[in-house]
Amino acid sequence: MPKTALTPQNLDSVATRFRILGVPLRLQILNELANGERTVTALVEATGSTQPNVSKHLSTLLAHRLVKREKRGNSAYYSVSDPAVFKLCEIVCGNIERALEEERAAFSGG
Amino acid sequence: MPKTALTPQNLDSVATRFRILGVPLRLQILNELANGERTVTALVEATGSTQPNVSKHLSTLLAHRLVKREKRGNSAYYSVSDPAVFKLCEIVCGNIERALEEERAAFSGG
DNA sequence: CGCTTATATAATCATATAATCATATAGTCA
DNA sequence: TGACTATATGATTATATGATTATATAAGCG
Repeated sequence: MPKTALTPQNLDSVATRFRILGVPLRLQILNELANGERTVTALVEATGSTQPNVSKHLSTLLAHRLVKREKRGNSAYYSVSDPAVFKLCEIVCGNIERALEEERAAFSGG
Repeated sequence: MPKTALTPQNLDSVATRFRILGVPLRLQILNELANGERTVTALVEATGSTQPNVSKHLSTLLAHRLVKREKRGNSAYYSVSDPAVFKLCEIVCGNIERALEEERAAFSGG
């Protein structure tokens, strides 16, 4: 199966998805969900944000199918729908590390 | 070597980097640079945007070390500094494909 | 030195969106 | 049913930032 790459056609969708991930609180939510499903309340506590704000970001994540939602009893349980997002974060972290190293080298070395 | 993952400490940097990638024109520029170094003028033509706009986005990309810049003669040659970004785009494309497939399945099947 | 070309940058404007606040909906349990 | 808990959502505000315009800087070339 060929890997799907960036094309003029999918530029917007790809950019949109990156933008979804470009909000610290949303990453924080995803990072928390990495440990398993969580209720909104649990995420509010974990992130230190407000309930409406967390709910809103969950809606966004849900709309783009980055998370799944399951209602049980009184609570809504959210979980990551595609674990590949964490691979993304790993790569970005690697990117940043290399960029910082370059910067350091440029500062020290010339 | 352990992969660097998302942590409470690096959340902001990671989010910032995602946001940098969340702009279609910037992705378009990177996509063009995937074929090798390009001058600003070449990127202006390839993207159909204006010169100041392309220059500004290149500045942003440069500031975050997503691209390198080399001045030769009258022109500035830009190139991708860390090819791992394309891996990111591939993964995101895969994400989107799966999300769309889910959506389709949800529509048809349940 | 002007003239042209290539690139960068400052100022402004327009827009998207994150946070907040208030409120609505929905489920549980007495 | 009424009270409580959990979650969602609409309206508003504040802010960040992308696009545009005009202009500045810099390099080549006659």
